Amino acid sequence: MLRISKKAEYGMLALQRIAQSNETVPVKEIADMYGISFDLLAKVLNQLAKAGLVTAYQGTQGGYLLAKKPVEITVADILHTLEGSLKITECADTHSTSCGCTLDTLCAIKTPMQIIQEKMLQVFSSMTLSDMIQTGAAHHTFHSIHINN
Amino acid sequence: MLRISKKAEYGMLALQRIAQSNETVPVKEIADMYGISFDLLAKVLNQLAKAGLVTAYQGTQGGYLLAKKPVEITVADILHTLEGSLKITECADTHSTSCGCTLDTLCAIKTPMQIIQEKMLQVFSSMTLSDMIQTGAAHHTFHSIHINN
DNA sequence: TATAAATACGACTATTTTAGTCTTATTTTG
DNA sequence: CAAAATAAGACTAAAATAGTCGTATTTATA
Repeated sequence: MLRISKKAEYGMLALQRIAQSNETVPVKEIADMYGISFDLLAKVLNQLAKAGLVTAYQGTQGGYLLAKKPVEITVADILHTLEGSLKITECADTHSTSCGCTLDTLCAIKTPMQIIQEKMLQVFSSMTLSDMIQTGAAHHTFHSIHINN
Repeated sequence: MLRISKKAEYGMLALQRIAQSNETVPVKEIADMYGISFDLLAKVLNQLAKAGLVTAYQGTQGGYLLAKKPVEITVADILHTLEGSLKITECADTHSTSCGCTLDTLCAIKTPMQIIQEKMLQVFSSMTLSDMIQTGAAHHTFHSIHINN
């Protein structure tokens, strides 16, 4: 179905909220704001912290702050930390010579999948948290990417 | 994990094979060629036939033929018929005003997700079966797409 | 220094999606 | 009529995703 996971969705919502605050934002606040599972969101923020997108502060008055500027956080970063892998196919792993399929010399879709893989990564990398924060994002010009060849 | 399903993979492999034949190609041949489940592949080809990408011929000497020119069949077409939906998020459904989330007036990721959705569709639409057939696909220039704004 | 409000972590369960199998029916050529 | 195909749908198995729970740790502050 080629869907983005709830974890990734929640991560994006949370990062937006955190990006717009100067003070630490606790998980509970965001979970309540969206009516989302506290536990799951906590797990998500924890992963984002480990990935260095966000900084965690424990204890009373604790919570999360962005660890980077919104321009420096791309959708690709978020997906990469929360979806695990972004490979659309075993085949698409650029660095492996084999394919995963039984007959890998015959595997006819490796190269095309690699190309698509790469273009998708460009799409994900071209949008930053900063872009996402603009409410009228639809009318905003993102850092433009040119996909060719 | 944002992966393309096996059904879609099998569909692409099968279409490549069929595209390179003048005679009908039976499911069994392709299944054997790749060591793939006959039943699953049969289901896939059946779906592709219903979607009009391929024409089915029953009976002895039956099998499948392409229903369109390879240039007219895009990866987007294939994914669309075999993955069901290509929406990366509930949010990304361009035509619905609501979002699926509880607080949809607050939903902060709808517009960005729609934009990404659209760009991904462009990527999938820019590669055709014909492109995929070129073995040296990596060095081939596809119908170029320009992603901006 | 005790308490309360946070995050950290890992095990566990439930749900949904994907993958694969099996059976029966139908079509068509020879 | 027999054999080689597709058609269709029910069913099972496996894998990924989503969500829950319990316990530990950290830290500000009253």
